[in-house]
Amino acid sequence: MSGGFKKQQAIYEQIADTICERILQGTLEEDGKISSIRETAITMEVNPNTVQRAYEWLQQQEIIYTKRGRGYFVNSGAMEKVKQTKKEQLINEVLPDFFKSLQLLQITPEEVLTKYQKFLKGKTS
Amino acid sequence: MSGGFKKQQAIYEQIADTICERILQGTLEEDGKISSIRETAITMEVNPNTVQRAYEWLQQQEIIYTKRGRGYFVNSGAMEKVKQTKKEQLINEVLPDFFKSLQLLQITPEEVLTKYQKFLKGKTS
Amino acid sequence: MSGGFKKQQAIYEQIADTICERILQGTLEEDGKISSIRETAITMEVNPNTVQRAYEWLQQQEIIYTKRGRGYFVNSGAMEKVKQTKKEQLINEVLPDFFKSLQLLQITPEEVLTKYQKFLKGKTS
Amino acid sequence: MSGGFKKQQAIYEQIADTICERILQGTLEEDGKISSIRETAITMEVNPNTVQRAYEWLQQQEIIYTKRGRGYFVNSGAMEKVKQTKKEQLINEVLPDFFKSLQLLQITPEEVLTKYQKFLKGKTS
DNA sequence: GTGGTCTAGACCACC
DNA sequence: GTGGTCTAGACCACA
Repeated sequence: MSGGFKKQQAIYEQIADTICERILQGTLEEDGKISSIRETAITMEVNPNTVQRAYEWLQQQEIIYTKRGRGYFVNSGAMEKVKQTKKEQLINEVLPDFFKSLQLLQITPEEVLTKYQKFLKGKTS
Repeated sequence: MSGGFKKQQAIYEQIADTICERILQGTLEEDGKISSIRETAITMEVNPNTVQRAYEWLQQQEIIYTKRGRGYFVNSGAMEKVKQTKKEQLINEVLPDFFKSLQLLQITPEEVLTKYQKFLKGKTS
Repeated sequence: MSGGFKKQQAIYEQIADTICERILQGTLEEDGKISSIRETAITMEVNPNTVQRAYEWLQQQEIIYTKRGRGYFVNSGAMEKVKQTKKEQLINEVLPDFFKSLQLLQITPEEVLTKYQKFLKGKTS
Repeated sequence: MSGGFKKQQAIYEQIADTICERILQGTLEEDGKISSIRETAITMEVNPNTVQRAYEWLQQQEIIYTKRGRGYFVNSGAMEKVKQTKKEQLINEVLPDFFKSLQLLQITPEEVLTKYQKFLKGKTS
């Protein structure tokens, strides 16, 4: 039983995503230290092993690096790297679905553009 | 343990969504019969009760209706109803996230528009 | 076998009705908590799922609302809502049968009125 | 499990009720023959034993009588008898509930009277 | 503790 | 065959 349904995104991926977002936002600066595995585990109410896995993954992606005994740090160039990765992901995975929806729901790009300009104003004001 | 992370969408909601998509695509015509609870349960490898719940929800939304002993049928006007609902959902829930990403990744609307035109051509050709 | 006879009202509907009556009587106050699914299941000697279904139905009717992990609560305006619904039901379903009986049994409205005034006195005294 | 909920009225009682209604309506005349147990069983899609039980009960109430080998017949005075019985039942069982509802729903007797006059007109026209 | 969801399997009424 | 209801018991997320 329980057929071909969308599974929940793995928790370690969600943690990695959170880190990436903070790098993009500038909350985490390049070469800056990120919170320890133990800290993050407590803050996010998650098992330290899960955080460990997230950090490992980020390290493999060359987004962060580790100094033994000192902790994890944001790689120089991480922001650009993340931006590229996320951009590709958005273009290859998100956009097609998004476009498909626009088409099915008969929403014009103009309509969306208007919304976007309103969105930008809302953020500025 | 396991903090404030995204929950998996309920299976019965995913089933309901599938039906809605098929209505939008025209795969399910108005006043046409949709597959029985038991059939769907088997093809989707899910418990009949779960399908029942999905159909019940769709019925409450006035998207489908039931004839006892005969089955479930697509309501007339269902397509318009679904289109409206999904449109609102996209505008209120999907777009803000999408716009936030565009901003973070510094992608211009023009870039997206170009992709969309390519997408449309790809479908046409 | 067993022809076109009256079906038993579904248990979950009877539970919902009980809740509605208590709201009308003022036993359940607006914004007040109602007994939990499990509690009700035990006191009414019914499966929790059946109570769940009753509560879900009441929620869809906007008579009660839920706070996750805290319980179900009576909606503000529930009493008025219930009163309206029950009034319509009485007028459309109960009255015609009642009138038909009066006619068949040749009971005059005056006779009933007298009984009603006695009934009111009985309650007052 | 399954607590103190209203049970379905016994089928034999529903059959007896049907007979009574027909007597009241004049469909079944006094001293007239009523359809045989076997006939009724087929028409009502019910087991003959159930019909037998209904007829027995009506006989005990002195509403019908039996002539061996000929069938069941409506008793003279049956209409008056039924009328009395039903009247008492309506006054003792139905009216109190009905009055309770009127009170809870704050419906005035005048309102009901108006409805009744409309009901009578609807039947006459 | 709460509600929310799911599974497994049962019985009923309708067609 | 269909849908409609109910039971029994399980697991999850939230507080």
